[in-house]
Amino acid sequence: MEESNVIAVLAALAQSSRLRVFRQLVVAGAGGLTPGLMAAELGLPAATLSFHLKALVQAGLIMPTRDGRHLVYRADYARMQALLAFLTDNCCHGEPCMAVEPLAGNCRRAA
Amino acid sequence: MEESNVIAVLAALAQSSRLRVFRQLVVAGAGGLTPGLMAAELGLPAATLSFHLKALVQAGLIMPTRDGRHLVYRADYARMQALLAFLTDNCCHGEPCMAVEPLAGNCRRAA
DNA sequence: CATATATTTCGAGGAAACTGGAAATATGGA
DNA sequence: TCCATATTTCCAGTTTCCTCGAAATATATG
Repeated sequence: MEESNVIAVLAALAQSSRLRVFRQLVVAGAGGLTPGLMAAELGLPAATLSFHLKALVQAGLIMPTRDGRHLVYRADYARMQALLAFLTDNCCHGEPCMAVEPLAGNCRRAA
Repeated sequence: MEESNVIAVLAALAQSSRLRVFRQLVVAGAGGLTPGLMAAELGLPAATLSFHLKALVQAGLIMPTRDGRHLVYRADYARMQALLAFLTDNCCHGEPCMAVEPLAGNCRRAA
């Protein structure tokens, strides 16, 4: 992932409504969610949610597909993984990371 | 790490000058760097750099100590690890992560 | 075709962020 | 003490972001 993309993804997640939306979709999994459901659950006006959904789409973190009258948004897990890979790579670039407890294992917990 | 802190850290890193500053300090390691050196290397005006350093300090990503006439800034690796832990935890909350190649190992590469 | 629902786009107001020059503060050295 | 250097704070201008009502668009159904 290029630096400009990394910044776009970080910026997309650095906002409370968007972070909540993304987490909602992560939890929802493959089934995804419609804007209507998300708006109801989060108490956001439709226009506000739509604004944030667009930002998440542009960052590549979520993707919509149409299902009849509904849109279904789903999280793009690979994009999130790519962000984590970039951050860990750069965090450890050089040799510093050994000073801190190792990170690994978190992502496997659910497996 | 609490959600408000996560957002603060993400926002701090979601800006090109700050991401570069932080990476500079990560690479610099325990020796740290002075604003003068960083400003020269990045081609930033002192006031602009100072503005971004303050943002990184407030996010808890870096810490200054005084050494005579100089300030020395150093990266807080633990803070970065905490961010990664939050993101991986939440990325995998539920069961989705198995669909993607596992993340682990990156951070150990340097060890 | 007419109507209802789902969702987005438009537009405006207000808040927050970024930039960089100029002035202020801190420290060391002559 | 006085000067030079390092760094920050102050400030103003500009830009970008957030919110949300209202209007527009897409789709389904009768």
